[in-house]
Amino acid sequence: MLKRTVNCGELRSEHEGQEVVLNGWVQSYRDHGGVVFIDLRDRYGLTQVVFDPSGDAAMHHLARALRTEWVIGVKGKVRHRAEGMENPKMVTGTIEVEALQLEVFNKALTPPFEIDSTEPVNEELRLRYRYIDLRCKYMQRIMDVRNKATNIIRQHHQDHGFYEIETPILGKSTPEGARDFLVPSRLAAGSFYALPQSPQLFKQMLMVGGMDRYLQIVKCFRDEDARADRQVEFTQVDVEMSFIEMDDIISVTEEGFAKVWKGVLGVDIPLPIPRMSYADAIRDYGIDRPDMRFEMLLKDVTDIAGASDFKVFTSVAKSPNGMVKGLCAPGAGTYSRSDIEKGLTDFVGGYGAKGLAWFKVTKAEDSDQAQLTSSIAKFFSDEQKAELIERFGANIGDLILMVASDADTVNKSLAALRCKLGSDLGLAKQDDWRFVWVVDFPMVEFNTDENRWDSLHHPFTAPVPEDIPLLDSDPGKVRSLAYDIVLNGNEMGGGSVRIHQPELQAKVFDILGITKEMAQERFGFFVKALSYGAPPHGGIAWGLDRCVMMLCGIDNIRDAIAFPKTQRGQCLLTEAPNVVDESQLEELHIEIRREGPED
RNA sequence: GGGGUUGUAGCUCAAUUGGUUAGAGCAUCGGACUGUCGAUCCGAAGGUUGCGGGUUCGAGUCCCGUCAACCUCGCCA
Repeated sequence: MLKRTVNCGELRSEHEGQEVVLNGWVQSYRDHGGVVFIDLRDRYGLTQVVFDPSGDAAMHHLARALRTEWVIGVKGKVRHRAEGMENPKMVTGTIEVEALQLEVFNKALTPPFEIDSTEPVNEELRLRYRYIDLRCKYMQRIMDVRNKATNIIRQHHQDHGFYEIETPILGKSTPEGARDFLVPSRLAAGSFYALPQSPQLFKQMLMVGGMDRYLQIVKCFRDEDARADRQVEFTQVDVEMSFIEMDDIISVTEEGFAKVWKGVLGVDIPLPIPRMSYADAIRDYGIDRPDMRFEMLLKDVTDIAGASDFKVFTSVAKSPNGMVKGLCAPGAGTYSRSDIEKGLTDFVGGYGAKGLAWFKVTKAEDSDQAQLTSSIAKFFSDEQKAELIERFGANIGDLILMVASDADTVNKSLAALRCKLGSDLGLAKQDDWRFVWVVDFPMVEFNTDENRWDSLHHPFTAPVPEDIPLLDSDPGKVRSLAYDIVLNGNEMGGGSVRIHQPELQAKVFDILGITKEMAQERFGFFVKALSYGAPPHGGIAWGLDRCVMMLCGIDNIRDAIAFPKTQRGQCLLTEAPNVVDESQLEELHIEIRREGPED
């Protein structure tokens, strides 16, 4: 085999005269009848190889037969390109390799799509031929970023004394949280393993086991519907530390993020990363993952709206959980009525908002004062309108948008609207990195459907110590020692200080409606572990795939993963999941029930 | 489970109100060409319009169903 001595991206003028061997794929060939040019590609770059007709006749004949994506080895001599022949678009464009020997390692079928095509290629096709897609610069860059990021993360945690420890993939199913992927057991008929939604309990037990500091870059599985930023199978940077308080985890983590941003993008992230309470985030942004790149804060105007003559507002303001809130979109006063109705009202409608009230902030005819123009302006007194302008800090040319509904719908729809406007109005810049920690989460929230309290984070999250007395009287008021790290409106990770005393853990289970029997059956092993000397501990998990998305400026999680699944959890490359042999099912004690038309 | 977008040549797209033989660029194949680098020039081949029904004299186009991919609500402790 003509084994490479250099890669396709490294030759420069200073290598002139050297005899080298290159290996790679034929990116393109240009046959001039006499001289033949080949651009040879590998992960490192492109190098032009020249086959001169004055050379070996058999080799020249073979060179003319080369086609794109054939895999070859070439021995040749590096030479400086003649004046005017350099290609400034190529890193190796000042040189070329004059071929002396050619070996075809493998021919290739015509690829189903062009490598590095200038036109976007259908994603379904890319996934079906992922091994070809991965040859493209686009994917190679993402894999490079992903590799760099994981290396930095590993090194960072090594430097802080973390052990990298693996936890089981075949685990125990717990009905809380997301739907589990189940794996049938052959040896225990009728029993199933579950794939981990995260290694949560194992990492806590590693702390009980005295491992002190744990890191794992690990696959997690959640059988829920995918999204642009969500895969059923994803990678978490999983971290746990002993004998720490919240600030210790936060500081190790933010230092890690800063190192990644510095190492991959060369960007300095100022530390410490600012913190915001959950309550403030909901109040100002309507969501627990605020995009801090622009202002356009939400303002509660229930009081003003309730005092108006606009029935929609007054009835909502009077209802128990009713809220009228809005935002002021700078410069959006140019939006037409149909821009608003088709572009914005329909948009918030998707989040349950029944309507979207709007005011254009215009210049009064008789003065330089701002005034409000709207079909509903007549329901507001001049004082009320002035109050609205003041509350929103509105300027002439702005557009005020308001939603009236229950608090949850108002916040959800306005949060989404705010992000949409931030992007539509060009306020959210891609290379602006605004990290924020969201802290002081409520420990539990009331689930009206099930009529019980649910964990906001998970049942092992410790309450804020001074809120512990409220556990019995007013669980909804109890804050937890949980924290999410948010970047530009994306949740990049989250964690908490854990409960390390079995009594407190039992109490929290009780509040969550998990009976002693249920707790014993599901988490007995874990509560037992807490009873054998569990250190104070806590941790965090980062979403590595999202981290890569942000670093690469892509908005699709599939591109951040070498072999991703579709929205329906299919692998288009291998065609998993697939029907298996009857004999395999038999060994697993499984019988497939054919679903009837009613199912 | 709900809402939406898309599906036409290998790829990216076009095709007027339902109307002749479904076109173009790129790729492919053949030929020409000794300096190109998105090579160029000449020529050729390439179609179950996702699939199945229906309406119609006539369907890529309209209707019904279905499949897939994507976006999204719910869901994701």
